[in-house]
Amino acid sequence: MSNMIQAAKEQVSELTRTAYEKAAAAGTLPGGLEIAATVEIPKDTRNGDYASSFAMSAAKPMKMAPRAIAQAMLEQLDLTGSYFDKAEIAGPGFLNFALGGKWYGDVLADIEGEGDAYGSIDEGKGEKVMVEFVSANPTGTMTIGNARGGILGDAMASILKKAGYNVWREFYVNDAGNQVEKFALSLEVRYLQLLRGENAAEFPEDGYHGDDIKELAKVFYEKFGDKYLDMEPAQRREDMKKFGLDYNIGKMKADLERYGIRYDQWFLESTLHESGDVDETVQLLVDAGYTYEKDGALWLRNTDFGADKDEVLRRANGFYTYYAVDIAYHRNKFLTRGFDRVIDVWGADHHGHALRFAATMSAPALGLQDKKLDFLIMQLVQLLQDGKEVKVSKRSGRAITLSDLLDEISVDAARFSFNAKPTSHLIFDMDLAVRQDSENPVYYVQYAHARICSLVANLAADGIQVPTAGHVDATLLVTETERELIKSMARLPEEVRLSARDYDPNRINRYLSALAGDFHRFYNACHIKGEEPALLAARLKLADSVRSVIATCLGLLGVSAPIKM
RNA sequence: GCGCCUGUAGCUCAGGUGGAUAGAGCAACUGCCUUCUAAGCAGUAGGUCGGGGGUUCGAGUCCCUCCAGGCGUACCA
Repeated sequence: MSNMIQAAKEQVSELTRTAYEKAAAAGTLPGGLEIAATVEIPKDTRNGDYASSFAMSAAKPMKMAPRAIAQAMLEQLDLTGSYFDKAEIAGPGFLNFALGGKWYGDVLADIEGEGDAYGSIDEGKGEKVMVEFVSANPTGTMTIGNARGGILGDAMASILKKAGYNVWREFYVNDAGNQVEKFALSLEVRYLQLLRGENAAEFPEDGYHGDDIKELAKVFYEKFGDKYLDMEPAQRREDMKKFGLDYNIGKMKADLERYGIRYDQWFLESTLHESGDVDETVQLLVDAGYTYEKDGALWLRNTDFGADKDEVLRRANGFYTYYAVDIAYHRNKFLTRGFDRVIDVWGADHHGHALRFAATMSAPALGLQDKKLDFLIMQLVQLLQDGKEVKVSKRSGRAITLSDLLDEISVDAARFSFNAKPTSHLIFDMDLAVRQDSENPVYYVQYAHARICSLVANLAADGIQVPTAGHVDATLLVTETERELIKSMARLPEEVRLSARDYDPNRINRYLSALAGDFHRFYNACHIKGEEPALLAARLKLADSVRSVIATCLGLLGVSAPIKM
């Protein structure tokens, strides 16, 4: 586990610090000052590979011109044995450092040594973290929004694991409560209508109108026939509920598996009711004096904890609200199962809930004040069809489902393009998706991988194998495209760290696109086959390292790395 | 009304702790396949960083304010 970028940065800090101390000792600079300088990577490589702002930060305390300070430091700078073979003063007083061959060789050796684990860091230190995502209602099929949540959550989980966290993927199944009763009722009516005609029973206004319920009723009928026609309604609904939930949950599992998404646990809400966790949690809130009764309902005084409104915990009809259950659920996550951190991936239509729930978390009696609950809020997916926006609604039954999406585009394309930055409004144009194939960025990345595989196979056919890093002279890799490529590969550990820190899995997409671009440029600029053996070996090693890094990153996103295209 | 998110090239977006001439991809235009995959490369064009103030050596980045869009503000989840 190493980070060659970090190593180089630290070396620049050390070199400048030492140079300053020497200059102070020599009397060319005022001594004894603590200078807070930054080391950065200049946008333009003409400004070196690394730049220190030391002289500029020191200008004020030293009461000297930045360039004069830089000059005094440069005179004392000793690059012997370092990663750098050149340093110079530029612009307003930057000290610019240029990397030498040793650093490039070390990066290649690093990638070889770590293999698939390359890019792994220990930022998480084994912290136990749960990523809860999708958690769609089992009352219907999953929408395109669930596709985004699934892809985003799964990629985030993989990245967190790469960053050193102990990751747990969870799907919360709302298999209890109000909406499940409505689901059972809707199913029952469809069943009766199926057997006795449309007018046999009136469909509830607030029921689930989608065709999927009709289909489900048909499936139920095919299995049980008219056996349930004259059954006692309460029992009938109960059995239908169980059947419908099992069926839909199985379908959700299958749909998500098509995307390569698997969970460690499908957590059933009903278990929280059965175990008494919900009763206990609500009682806890009552005992702590956080509640009051109004209009026959039990309310949580959430405004006391900074929320903009109070919440109903138990309805007048006796049912607990999702809110009460959610509190019990999070106590289960943190207190019963001992997660250090929980990340809930939610759509933007839940951000109000996220805010209010954060307030509830601070209520002392719950014992969750110091627990880390984070929300990964993603913007909603806008669906375009015939150039017009399609409003999706589960209730009305108008929705493009998650599995429909895969009928239009490949898993790879879906996983890459739906792993967009969470804060961006994702516009999905159905008409475009069909012909999106050749212009989708995922192919640009996969093509780089396939190209390298083909190249390696070609050379292998000529009896030339990819050399080990120890047999490669990296000082031969001196052109711009070769060095940029190595620098890009060296960035992965840092990209993983930032991606995990910011909960921004799309950072890996951007990284991959950039890396693939660096490779394609290298490939066009540099020949491999037919070059002098030493140069051929170095470039082949370079290309094969890129192949490995691309495959690793595509794996993080759940996208395949094809050998041939 | 109040709250959260967003606003950078025609489109989709990069631009960590403020740094050098604001960058990619797509679309447009011009070139490059008798040697490793042209799903590629090179180049051209495209910008009042939503508007206006402020902070300082320096602001796309920080602060204030206004404007526009999405979402929320249920005894739905």
